[in-house]
Amino acid sequence: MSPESSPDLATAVRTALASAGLPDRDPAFERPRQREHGDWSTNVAMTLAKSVGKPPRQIADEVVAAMALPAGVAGVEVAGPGFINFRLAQDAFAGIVRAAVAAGQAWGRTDHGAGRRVNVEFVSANPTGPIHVGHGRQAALGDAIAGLLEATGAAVTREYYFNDAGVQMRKFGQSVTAAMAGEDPPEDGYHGAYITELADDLRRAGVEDNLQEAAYQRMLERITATLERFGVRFDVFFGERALHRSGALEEAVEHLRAAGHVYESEGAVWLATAALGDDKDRVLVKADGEPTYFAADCAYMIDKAARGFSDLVYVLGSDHHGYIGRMLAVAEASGVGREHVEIIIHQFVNLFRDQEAVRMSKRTGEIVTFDELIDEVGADAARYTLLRFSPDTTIDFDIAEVVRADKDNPVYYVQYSSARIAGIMRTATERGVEPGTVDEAPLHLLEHEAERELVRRIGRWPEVVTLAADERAPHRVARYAEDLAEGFHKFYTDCQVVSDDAELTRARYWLVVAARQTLANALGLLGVSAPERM
RNA sequence: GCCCCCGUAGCUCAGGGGAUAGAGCAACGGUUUCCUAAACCGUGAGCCGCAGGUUCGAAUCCUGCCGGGGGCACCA
Repeated sequence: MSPESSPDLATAVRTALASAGLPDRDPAFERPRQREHGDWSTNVAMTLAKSVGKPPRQIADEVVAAMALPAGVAGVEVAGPGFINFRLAQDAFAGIVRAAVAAGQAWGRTDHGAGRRVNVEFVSANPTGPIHVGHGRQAALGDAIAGLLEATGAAVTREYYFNDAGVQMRKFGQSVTAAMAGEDPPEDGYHGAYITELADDLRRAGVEDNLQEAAYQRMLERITATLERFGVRFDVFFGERALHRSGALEEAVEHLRAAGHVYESEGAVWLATAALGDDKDRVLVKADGEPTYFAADCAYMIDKAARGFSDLVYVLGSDHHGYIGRMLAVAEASGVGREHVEIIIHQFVNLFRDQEAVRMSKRTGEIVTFDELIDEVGADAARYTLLRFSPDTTIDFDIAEVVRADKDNPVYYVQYSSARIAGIMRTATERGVEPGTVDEAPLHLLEHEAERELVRRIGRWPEVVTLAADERAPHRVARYAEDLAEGFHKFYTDCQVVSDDAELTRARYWLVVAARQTLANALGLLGVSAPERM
């Protein structure tokens, strides 16, 4: 990997391989962990050692001897078992600052996903109750993944699928109806305090007809409002009922039958998914003639593909991991294509308060809703905490810990760097600094180790975006933001930006602008604000 | 029984086949006439769950085992 803002090391190495009479090879580059090892490193010599029959260090020496240093590279050396390490020249550092400033909001964006039309479906909680922290994780994750895909040039639609037909909706309607009549909900109905709240709402609004419909609309509004407050907005809310009404379910079954994957057994209609990698076959239409939820899933996938999406991404909780096999089977059976369907599974969130587990149960009503959680910890802290861990990690979310708005919480560490930058900008304005343009700025004056390290970290941003997008791993953005903030705080401690030295002030001013832009872009992808003051 | 995720410092977690495995918190010590000390600097702390395998090289890939969490429907 070698980002556009870096010198063309790959070509230099390949040319050197050729003139040293060594076999051609596309060299892999990496960022050395240790700073002494330079800015970029390649292991080509080691990978060639066996086939060439020479020790890796000797090969590395030959490559280096035959190499013409590309522009922007100050030095190259052989180290360790045979690494070839490159050190960037000062003008490369200036180039990074200029690139970041010039690109602005687009800094870090690429076009390697251009032309793709991606549907990202997430949250998709049924509107029979308020969403909880698990949905919150999915909201944060799905939105961030969507944003990352957009950063690769893809056109993304954020979609929310919900069940507005069927048994659960009926039970929900009955529960609210009972509450309005002052009665207890049915035994197998919904019980939480929100049901009586909802009933009160509807009574105040004078709703009398079609209570079930009104209740679920109201619930969906509440969920939407919660997500909105969390900074997550959907392009499409898709109700299952539309599939029933349009006849899409029957069409889907016939479509799959025509493709030769449907059979009947024991009075039911089955989809032969086992032959396509699923654990077992699945029922589409029950013996009583009712289509299953799975049939709707099939119709829905076909509908999405028909809407012109090239890629269908599903973000689901780990309890849905069993869906992977059947959904990919549907993708293949329906002709959508399994390579166009991607299922991202995330682990659960356990809620604690001072190390004590908070029980979440819709039945008992002892549920901490996501709304309440945001009330307590704030949208930024909640979102950041839910995003800084890998989707594969179970999160133990301790409310008391996250709400503690002190140094304990990394979100403040990152946001504080934003506030400090804003402070510098205010000072620069007050003292009448005239920064000129970044192109004229004397960036060669940025020689302090803290300055160079900050530039290095800024320069890594495009790689981070690409990697995070390709791995669907927003936590890499969060971890990077912490790294960048650290680089900034060290710079801030060591280097006074606004000083009597007008030239140095200009150079540092633009470095800070580059840092601010990078930080803003990273926090923007995470949906976390970059405050001007704290 | 089968499937998925996890196991790395006292705690919570990063770690894209590479070089001396990192960060935050917690503990201890230091830094402010100067753009916000929600910061910075320093100290201690590790058979990367265990055992094999692949590789020039494994925390990372493969297999098995142990431990923790979750899932298996003609429910939605």
